[in-house]
Amino acid sequence: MTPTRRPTLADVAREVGVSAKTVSRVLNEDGPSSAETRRRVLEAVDKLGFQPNLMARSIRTGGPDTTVGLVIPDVGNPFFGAVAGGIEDALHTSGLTLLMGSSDDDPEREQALIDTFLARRVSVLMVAPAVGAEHSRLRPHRSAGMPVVFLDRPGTGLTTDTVVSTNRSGTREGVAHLIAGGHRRIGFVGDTPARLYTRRERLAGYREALADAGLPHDRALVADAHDPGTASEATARLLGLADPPTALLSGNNNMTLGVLSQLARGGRKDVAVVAFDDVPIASLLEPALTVVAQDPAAVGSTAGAIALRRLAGDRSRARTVTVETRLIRRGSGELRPVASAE
Amino acid sequence: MTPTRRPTLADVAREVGVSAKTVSRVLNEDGPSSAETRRRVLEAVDKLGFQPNLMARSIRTGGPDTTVGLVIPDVGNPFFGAVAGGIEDALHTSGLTLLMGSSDDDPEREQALIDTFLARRVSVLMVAPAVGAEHSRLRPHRSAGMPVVFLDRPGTGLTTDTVVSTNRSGTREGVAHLIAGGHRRIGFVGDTPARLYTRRERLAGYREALADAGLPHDRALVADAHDPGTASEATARLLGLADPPTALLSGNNNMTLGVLSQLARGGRKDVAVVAFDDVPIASLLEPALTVVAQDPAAVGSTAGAIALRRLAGDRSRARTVTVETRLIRRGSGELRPVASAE
DNA sequence: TTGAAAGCGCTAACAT
DNA sequence: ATGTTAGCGCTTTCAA
Repeated sequence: MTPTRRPTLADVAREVGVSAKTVSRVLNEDGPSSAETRRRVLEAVDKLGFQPNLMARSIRTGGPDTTVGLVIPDVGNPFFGAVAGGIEDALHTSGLTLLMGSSDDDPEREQALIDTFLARRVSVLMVAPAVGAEHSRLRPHRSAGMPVVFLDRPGTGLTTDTVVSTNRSGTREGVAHLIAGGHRRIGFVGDTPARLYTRRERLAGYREALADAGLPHDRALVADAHDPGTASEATARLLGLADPPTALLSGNNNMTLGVLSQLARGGRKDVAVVAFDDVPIASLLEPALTVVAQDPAAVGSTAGAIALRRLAGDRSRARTVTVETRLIRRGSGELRPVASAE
Repeated sequence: MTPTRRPTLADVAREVGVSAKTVSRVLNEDGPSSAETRRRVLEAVDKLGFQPNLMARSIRTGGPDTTVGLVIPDVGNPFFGAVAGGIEDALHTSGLTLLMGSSDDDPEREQALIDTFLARRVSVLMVAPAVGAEHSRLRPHRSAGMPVVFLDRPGTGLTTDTVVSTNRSGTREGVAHLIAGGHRRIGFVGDTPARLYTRRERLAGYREALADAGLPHDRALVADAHDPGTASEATARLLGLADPPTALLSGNNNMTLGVLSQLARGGRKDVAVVAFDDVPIASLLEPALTVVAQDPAAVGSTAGAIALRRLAGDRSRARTVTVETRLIRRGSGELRPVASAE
């Protein structure tokens, strides 16, 4: 069975015995058309299984596509899933469709995806940048009227609207919470280098909290990891120090997984934990997990709203919007430090 | 500042002083071109920030796009994120780009997304169908050579390649595990109607396991829910029965969240649980959660491989591939039933 | 090695 | 209410 050619406007027109333009009119509810014609056209469309070629239309109208392109580093991460959901909510009434692709945090794949979207003339481009990516190539497109929004992390080489969480102050609050509980040696398990920006900000918040309390900053208490496994190792290392931390701040949900696994393995219910980023069953853990929760849906909907304003003609200068994090006290952050060498 | 028009092939050609065709040749490495010409063309491309309009190209070449369209019910669900990751892995070397959109399990949004993809002439369409969706409209496109693959759930009105988990036998194994532990009254908390197919299959597996063991099927032990909140309520209701279950089978990860919350709230560590679908920190719960794990990455990569074979010309008849689930015993399923009315 | 003309499927602009 | 012509940005075909 040889593949059948897909029907075109002309095919439908021929079937009905009218001109292509008439079919076009019916389908787009453009000019007037008699009820009879409309009926017959729609019938033929149905019969032939005609799907208008939107690419041909776009080319002719010159206007942008009705899609919004989103590039995220990792589809598997629920954080970005929730961000995408927020964007869709914001776009819902506008008739725009969100299309997304995953860069796997690789600058080249990110660039390829961006090119794919640009080549398809998306009406908006949203990017959660991969580490090391460069975005100055987007400048002409932005000038051509395509809104560009960075999410979760700022872009590089392009000044445009950006939506990020309050990484710094959120972490600061989380660490302050631990300090208020009497902890003086607090470990930081952050990711690297995969998410340089968020890590940097969160680490800065950690340091600020220590400084606020007049506590020394001991670099030995700052550990790097890039997935749950290495986060586990890092945790083990921290707890094995001569003067170990009595509390830990984990830098994101993957780190949290590793940190908690290691604590469970060691039966260390005495170590307080505050996690950056909420996890679904945090409240079911024992002790329940205290978190600095981000609001990914709000990040997404904020970005969506900004994009719609830009499309509506807003030409004001680029802004960076921060979405508030929220400390949720569930228990793991309230553990008191156990007797330590005084 | 008025938006600047995006540069076209002709603009580049004018800039260099050659014909459009020459630029096209250089960019597509089509015919021959002198090194000098190539250099100057690439320079101009860079200078003008030219991005070829892929829609115009597609229109002329008539061939399909280099993208694969994926429609999933819920971006926020890590299961589908992992499926998407698996697809990307399979596609990685083929030069195809995965674009996805979320239907929110709404047949209309699903249809709109499918239309969006069809109108853009994706080379492959993959769909995890929303409940109540109908897919016979895809038939002509499949005939026109576009592979269509259903994921996680079969489609309706179209016979085509389908990749699903072993929902039935997996659940059967999970329930058998509980029965082997001595449980005779086992509750089932399933979702409805959002995912009719998977629910039906899993419920069937539950019944089969009961029948295998010669246990009666008590409809009072089967509860419906559609999110964690209602799953909690359903759990409370089951446990409040005169002759309550001593073990529960939760039908998917959202149900699991509700079931476990309710058990935690009631301090019911005596109720055994087996969950369909793994959750990230299952091993950190107390008791650690026994699950029937799906392999979403394998679902995705299998679908990707099938699609590539179809694109390569495989015209064999449509197949349904099942991806094995795996019972992971972590503890919650090994709890022995406590003294019950004998 | 390069160019000119035609045409992909569709719609804007102007008929009729 | 409907049709004709031209042209969007690109590539195919055929010449040069």
